[in-house]
Amino acid sequence: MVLSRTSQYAMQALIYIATQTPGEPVLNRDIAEQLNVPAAYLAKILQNLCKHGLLDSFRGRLGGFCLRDGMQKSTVMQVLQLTEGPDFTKTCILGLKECSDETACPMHFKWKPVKDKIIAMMNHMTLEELAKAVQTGKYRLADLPASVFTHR
Amino acid sequence: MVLSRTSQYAMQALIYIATQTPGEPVLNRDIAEQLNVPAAYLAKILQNLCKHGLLDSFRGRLGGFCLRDGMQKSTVMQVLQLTEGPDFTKTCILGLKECSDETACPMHFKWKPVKDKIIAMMNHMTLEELAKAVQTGKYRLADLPASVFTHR
DNA sequence: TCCATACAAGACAAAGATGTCCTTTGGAGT
DNA sequence: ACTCCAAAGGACATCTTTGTCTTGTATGGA
Repeated sequence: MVLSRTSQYAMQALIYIATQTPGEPVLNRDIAEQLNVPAAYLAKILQNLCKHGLLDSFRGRLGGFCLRDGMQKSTVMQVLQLTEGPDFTKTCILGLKECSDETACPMHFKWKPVKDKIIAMMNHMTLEELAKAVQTGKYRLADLPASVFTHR
Repeated sequence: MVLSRTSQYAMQALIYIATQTPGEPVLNRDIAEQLNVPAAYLAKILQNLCKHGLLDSFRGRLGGFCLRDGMQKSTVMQVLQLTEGPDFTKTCILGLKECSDETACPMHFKWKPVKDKIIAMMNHMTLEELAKAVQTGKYRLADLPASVFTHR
């Protein structure tokens, strides 16, 4: 039902980067602070996204991370295949190693159309779209700071 | 996308028990063997299902586990709320603590209808139904034994 | 009463995910 | 060249999940 923290952080970070000026590197430190996420851990995740070609990284002054050219069009599915593994949509809901239309678990045919809806949604949503949604100000990428509640 | 092993084992075991003669206790050992699942671990899971009233357990000779009266009508949702936690359908896909129609993450309104489909499916499927599906012989509850492949 | 049996329960072990720390490497400006 | 700075990368710590083992407790039958 839920994604791993790693996937959640990756999605949040990518959307955040996509909201920033293209071509201007964004600091890991700034992303971590904005998203309220552990910086060192996030760094590993971004590193991995670089290796897979979604991001470019630059060291030293003026360093940071940018979306690689064209990657604003990346879909949620493409991101999650990197963070959750390429077959994350293909696993049986009951955990069977072999579960297909030919040899199925008892939930297979009820689960399949639902799964297809999930896949369709993930294939449809792009980083660009999600970033635009955030830029309208109607949607949040991170939790509200605790100060909102302690404020008096 | 995927359930915890604990949930998978719980579902498999419950469906298996539901395929057996009602009122006749089923041995943990037999369930574990049929499902090819670690027996000691499965025992803890069944114990937990007992505590939550889904199963009855009996010790000693003629002991084992039975579905408690009426629990053949339990839904997948009811089971998973025990094994995954009561709010497992309510968490934000991006991991935000607060994410509702009023204050949403950028995926919220695309994810929600899909999530509702998942919930509807889980609310609709019962152990009884799933057990009947298995009893037709068209569906499998566990992986095929390795011997199928090594056989010559 | 005694024994075999099967679940209950707690301690412990292994593995994976998550998170932290520190050193190294490379790039930009002086 | 030198100095900062930020990512790269490895070691390590912590937590959760999954899995194992051992002992206790209840039950039914000889």
